[in-house]
Amino acid sequence: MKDQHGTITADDVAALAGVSRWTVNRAFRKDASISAKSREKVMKAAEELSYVPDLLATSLATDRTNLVALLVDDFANPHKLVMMERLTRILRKGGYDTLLVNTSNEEDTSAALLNASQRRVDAAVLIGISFNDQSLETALGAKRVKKLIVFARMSENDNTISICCDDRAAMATLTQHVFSAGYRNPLFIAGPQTQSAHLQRKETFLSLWRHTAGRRPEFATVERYDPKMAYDLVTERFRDVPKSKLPDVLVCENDALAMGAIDAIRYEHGLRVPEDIAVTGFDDVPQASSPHYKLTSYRQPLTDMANALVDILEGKIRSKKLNAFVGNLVIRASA
Amino acid sequence: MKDQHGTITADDVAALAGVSRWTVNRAFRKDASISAKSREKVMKAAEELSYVPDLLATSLATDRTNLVALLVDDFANPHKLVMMERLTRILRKGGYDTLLVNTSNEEDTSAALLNASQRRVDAAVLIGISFNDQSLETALGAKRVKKLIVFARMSENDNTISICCDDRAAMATLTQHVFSAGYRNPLFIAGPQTQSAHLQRKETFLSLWRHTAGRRPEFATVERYDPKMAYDLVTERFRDVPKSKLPDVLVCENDALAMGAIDAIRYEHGLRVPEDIAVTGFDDVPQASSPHYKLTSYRQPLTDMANALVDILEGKIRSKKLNAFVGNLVIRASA
DNA sequence: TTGTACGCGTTATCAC
DNA sequence: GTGATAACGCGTACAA
Repeated sequence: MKDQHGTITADDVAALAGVSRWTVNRAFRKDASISAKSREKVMKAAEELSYVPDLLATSLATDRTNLVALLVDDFANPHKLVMMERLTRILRKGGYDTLLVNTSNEEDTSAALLNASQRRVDAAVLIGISFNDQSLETALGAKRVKKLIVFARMSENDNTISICCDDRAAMATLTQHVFSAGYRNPLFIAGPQTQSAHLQRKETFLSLWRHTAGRRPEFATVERYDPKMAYDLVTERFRDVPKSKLPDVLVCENDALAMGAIDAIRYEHGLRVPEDIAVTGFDDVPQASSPHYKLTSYRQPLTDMANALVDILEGKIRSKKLNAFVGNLVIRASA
Repeated sequence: MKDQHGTITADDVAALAGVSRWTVNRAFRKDASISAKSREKVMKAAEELSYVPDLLATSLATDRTNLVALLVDDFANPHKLVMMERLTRILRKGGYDTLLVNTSNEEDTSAALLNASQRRVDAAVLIGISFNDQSLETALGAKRVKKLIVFARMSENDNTISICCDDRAAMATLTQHVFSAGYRNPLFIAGPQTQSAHLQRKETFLSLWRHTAGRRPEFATVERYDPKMAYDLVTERFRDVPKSKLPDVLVCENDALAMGAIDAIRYEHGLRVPEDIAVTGFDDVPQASSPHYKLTSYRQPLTDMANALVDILEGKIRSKKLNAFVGNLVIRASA
């Protein structure tokens, strides 16, 4: 009659199997030293009672939750969906569950973060950009977040591990493609550039292009990685600009921006992509392959990156290679 | 020196504040009876040690986790992103954290579900379709998932609470609009129709249209709510069909399908939307408003629905109104 | 208002 | 290989 909450515990199984609670426990650990006979008895009893070990109690006793907080601040970018799918799937394969923390509302961010940390997550993974460093300090300050990982983005915070692809290599490939295709007057469209966890694509492209074409290209930035922002930017910036003065290619920091840019080129300015203005993106989101966008983009090796994340969680840190993942350019009709 | 793991516990705070552990505890509960002076002392000490109550231990002691599992099986639909954002935000406001469970991989589904249940989630919320009923039984079978909630979809499983909008009312509005706009030869494009948790849009539309126009329209189904599926369907189905035999409007079960359909109409068949074939969707995803799609769609009151979810979790069940949420038709250029 | 047993379900560690 | 003690950090119930 131990189960006051209707919960079946190891004690119940032990009683039914005629062994001690600790033997029941051993039966559920693959490495434990236990006789095959005992294990069988236990498993049979467990099956009968449909017992499963309680992860809450386990976590409390081991100080390991197998829980990872995923911090997402930007739900306007379809790539987030892709990353979330990949990460949850691979984390699960590695034995981890995922706590989804929505940090898009500044107001709730620290509360959400704190809450996650109070659950003793084994790590917090950042999939976004606009984290004020203060929030991070809060999370780390409580010493409850054991690891802070920035995913798909560089971080300059020393308390942070970042897993991302080599922006330099990626942009080199992209630049090479754009230049080879004959474009000579690019405009780079970037997202916010003020965070300590950021992308290096803009700086890299500017410098690479200068090296290649001998001229430093222009760039423009928007406040968020939202297609609508890019749409408005392109709409405004190209208004009343004579066609000869327009860039011949828009190199966008990611697909979200690229898609907004394409729509503006077509629907606001009545121009063609790529004939009048070409466009490139980054991430290769599912929509990029639609016949409407046919977006030339760069695909990050998300699976490898997610696996690296699991390795980090397991403590098999191959430290230095983590910022050097290499993806591949997906060439479509947009550039 | 209690903190073997480097963790600060209530005992530490108690020692510093010169009170008992239980007084520390009370200071953190807003309803507790404690003197203002004691509370102040405690809070000061807590601040100094940067102590926060451990939710793991709390959950274990109270049998309440304030944790909700969000089961998602379909990451190809951008509406999932919208729902996830809304739900996580509002759940957090209600004091709940969200466990994101990816059930898109059949193989891992039961494992993920089991794992979530082992964490004693207060509820599991389904945001998807292809849950085999067996998985659900597994989750409920362990008696660890206290509540099983189907969100934005009807459920015929009695052990389930479903929160969704009134498909009948919604489709009535939509039907009315389509008919009024002069369309007379619709084709309904639906997703999979075999699950016990499903949408009633197809049946409703067919019957409503029959009532209105006197003829039962045709319909077609695809295996998943993936734009690509709709794209292929429309591509194949309309191939070599004389223009006069084509439907004049495609009523799609959701925006994901509608967007795929629009692309196929334009890029495979070279037809115009809405002049040659009009299209309607459902969900009003962000992309629906892009100048490319200008999709006429129906927006569900997600915020209200999410709030209802919180109410259910809190036990304030207003039981019967839960399937009768009413949204609004967003009329754009596509139909 | 404040302090004391005892329990939540598990695991680490040591004895047998 | 198996059983027992202590501990994980907190909440409930009751006594002071």
